[in-house]
Parts: sequence; structure tokens; C-alpha cells
Amino acid sequence: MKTYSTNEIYTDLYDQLINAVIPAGSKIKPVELQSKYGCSTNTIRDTLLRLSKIGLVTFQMQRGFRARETSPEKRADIAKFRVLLEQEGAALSIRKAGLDWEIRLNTAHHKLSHIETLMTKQNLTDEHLLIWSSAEFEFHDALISGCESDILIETYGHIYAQFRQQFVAQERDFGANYFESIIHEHAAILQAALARNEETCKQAIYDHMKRNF
Amino acid sequence: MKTYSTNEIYTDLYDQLINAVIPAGSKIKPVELQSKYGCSTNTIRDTLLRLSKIGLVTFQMQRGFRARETSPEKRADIAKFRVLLEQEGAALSIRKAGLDWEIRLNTAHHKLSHIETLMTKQNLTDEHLLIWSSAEFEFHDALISGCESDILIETYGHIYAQFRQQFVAQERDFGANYFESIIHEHAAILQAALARNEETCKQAIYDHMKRNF
DNA sequence: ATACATAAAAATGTCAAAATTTTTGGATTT
DNA sequence: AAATCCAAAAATTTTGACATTTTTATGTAT
Repeated sequence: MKTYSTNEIYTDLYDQLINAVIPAGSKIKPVELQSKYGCSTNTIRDTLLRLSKIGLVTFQMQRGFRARETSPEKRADIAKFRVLLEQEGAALSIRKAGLDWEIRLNTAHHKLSHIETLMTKQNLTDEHLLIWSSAEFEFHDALISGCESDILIETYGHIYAQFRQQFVAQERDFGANYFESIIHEHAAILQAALARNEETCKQAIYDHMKRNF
Repeated sequence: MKTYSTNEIYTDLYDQLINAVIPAGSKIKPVELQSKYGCSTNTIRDTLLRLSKIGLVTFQMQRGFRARETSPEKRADIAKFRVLLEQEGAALSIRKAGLDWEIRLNTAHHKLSHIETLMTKQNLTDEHLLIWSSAEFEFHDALISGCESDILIETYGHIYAQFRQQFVAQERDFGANYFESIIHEHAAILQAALARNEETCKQAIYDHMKRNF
């Protein structure tokens, strides 16, 4: 039987929360995970407290842990907030960042679009989705990475994770045309960013997210 | 000797972090706090993990906990981010909120300005500062409370706490004229909000924070 | 003197059991 | 049938001991 290090427990739970393997809103009981990971309940508790920092897990004294609830309203709320942060981060990057930012962004987009074209042609396994998920984050993260605001970048990471949790919980069937749409949306964001056009870029970010409102 | 419940430990540490009693950047060792609070090191660890959610405490595996570092740059970064969130929250409130919001805001401002006028006349004790600190938060929190975005309100709370931590760490002497200035700034925010003037309100929020950039 | 290796000390992390609190399910009453 | 109460079960929190890792201090070689 596989043994898990604490960090592995963390990332494993992270992935399960992101991908709705642990259903949103469901109770998370340390006792039940203990046997799977081969550790004490206390270590699970510890890990869940760290995950609650990101917001994937909610915690209440004497009531334990839950995967964050989802609802169309919560999804819309988080999506709008994400737009606010990403627009600001992108605008600041456009204003401040240099050539290295452009390269980072281009690289990230290249990876992403490669995966996304694949996904219009093949049927989707969970592994594909995991790879795509992290490539998508890396692209959006690269977009704001030139903003020179640590706190914005940190917060954006949390919000992105929460958004993904909401999204996957509600949208279990990505049609092939879903990926066809977002390929264009990502391209539009990239293009506006490299053209250093703040307003167009903000608009492209909005357009990319508006299906979630 | 006083015994502490876990919640008391939490709020006590919270206050100490907010008010730089625990100096920013300093190491926080569970063993040292154990005797003060009369509990096991593990309970302290637990509490510190919960405080790391807000961002007052940083945590690294195998390296333990630290009060978050301060620097003029970090302060400016957090201040700017706070402006972004508060401007958005206020603008949404102005657009969406009703009479109950106006009343909440008015009440909060009344309390705050009462305390602030006192503070221009008396010399400042730590207790004054604690009361003012929470009244100031309640005012800003009331300002954004009509925005209908849970995630914005939640995040704002964390950022406000972090800002206070930065501020108090660096600004140990509030001159009496400090309070005279901010009385006017708070009044300007209130007035613009009640007049439902988004742009003026955003400007007032910016003016209130710009000394921190 | 500086750098490096090593041993001792301190701090952090993990565990299993005990104490506390909440939840559950059935019996009793209104 | 609905609400209340109670006891048993389950879940959560706290504890103190132990294991691991990091830091500090010391001695040795370059």
C-alpha cells in the first residue's frame, strides 16, 4: 500500500477538491481519511486547516471541515471577483512589466493552446483535465505576474482555486465546443496583453468569464 | 492564573499581531506561548494555522510560524490592494444597497467619529487604540457591506487586518493631527456614499489611503 | 582566519489516547 | 403528528510523549 508524505496528502486533497472528487458542500471527516493516507487524524486536521487558507475548505470550531458549498450564486460571485483581480493584475502588468513577462506569457499560452487543441479532438479523461487545469492556471497566473503586487498574486491564486471548485462542481460535461470557444478567448487575452492595450485586455478577460455570471 | 479558552487564545494572538505586540517578522514558537496560555503546544499550532488563513501569520513546513514581515513596500502593496477592494465594494453598495445599508453606515460612522474626536484631545492608551481600531474596521466594513459579494467582504477583512499589521508596525506615533486628518477623510467617504456618488466616493477612499503608498 | 564537518540542543511534526462536544435515534410527552 | 428529552454513538479537540528535522555550537582541517 502506498504511503503518503504530508505534502502529498495536501496536494492529493487539493486535487480532489478542485476536481469535485470530494463533492462541494460535503463533510470531510479526518477519521475516514486516516486509513487511506495511513496517518493520524491530527495530521489530516492539520492539512485541512492549511487548505482552509485557500478557501477550498471551510472550518468551524467544534463542527469540523466541509468542502466549500457551491451554488450558481456563489459561482457568479467568485467569477466576478476573479474578473476584478485579473483585470487589475493584467492592466498593471501591461503598464509595468517588461520583455521577460511577455516571454513568460507567450510560453504559458503556447502550452495551454497545445493542450486545448488536443482536447477538442479527443475524449476527455480525468488526467487530461488535470493537466489542462494546471496549464490554464499557469496562463492566467502569467498574465498577472508582472503586476508587482505580491498580495494580488497570492489572493488571485486562492480565488482561482475556488472558482475552479465551483465550476467543476456544476459543469460536469464540457462539450467539445467548450474548448473551441475558450481557445479563442485565451488568444484574445494574449493578443491584447502583448499589444499593451489595457482596455481591450480587460474586455477580453470579462468576455472569457461572462458565461459564469 | 487566568486560563484561556481556545477562542480567547485566538483573539488574544490576533490582537497582539494587529497591534505589533508581537513584532512583525518575528518568530512565533509554540513552546514559548504554551506556558502563558496553559495549553499544549499543539493547540497553539492549531491556532496559528487558523491565523495564517487571514495572513497575519506565515507558515512554512518544518520552519514554523512568523508574524508577517513588514516593509514600506509591503505596506504600499497592501494599501493599494485595499483601495482596489474598497472602491469596488463601495461602488457596488452605492449601486445596489438600500436604506438599511445607509443606516448601518451612518451608525458605524457616528461611533467612529465620536471616538476619533476624543482621541484628538486625550493622550492615547493602548486600549483607546484597540477600540478605535475595531470602530474603524466596522466603518469600512459597513461601507462595503451592501456590495452583495461574500467573497469580496471576506477577502477585504483579511486585507484590512494585514494592512493594520503593517501600519502599526511602522507608524508608532500618531500625532494628534493624524486623527484630525482622518476625521475629515472618513466624513468625505460617508458623504459621497450617502449621496450615491460612485466616483467621488472612490476618490475619497483613495485620498484616505494615499499616505500609505 | 575561513570553511567545513559533526555533535548537541532546540524546534517542529506526528502519533495514539483521553477529554470534550455535537449528533443521532428512540422514548416520552403535549 | 410534532415537539421535547435523554442516552448512546460519533465526531472533534486537546493532550503529552515520541520521532524527525532544523538550528546552533563546537572542534578540525585547509
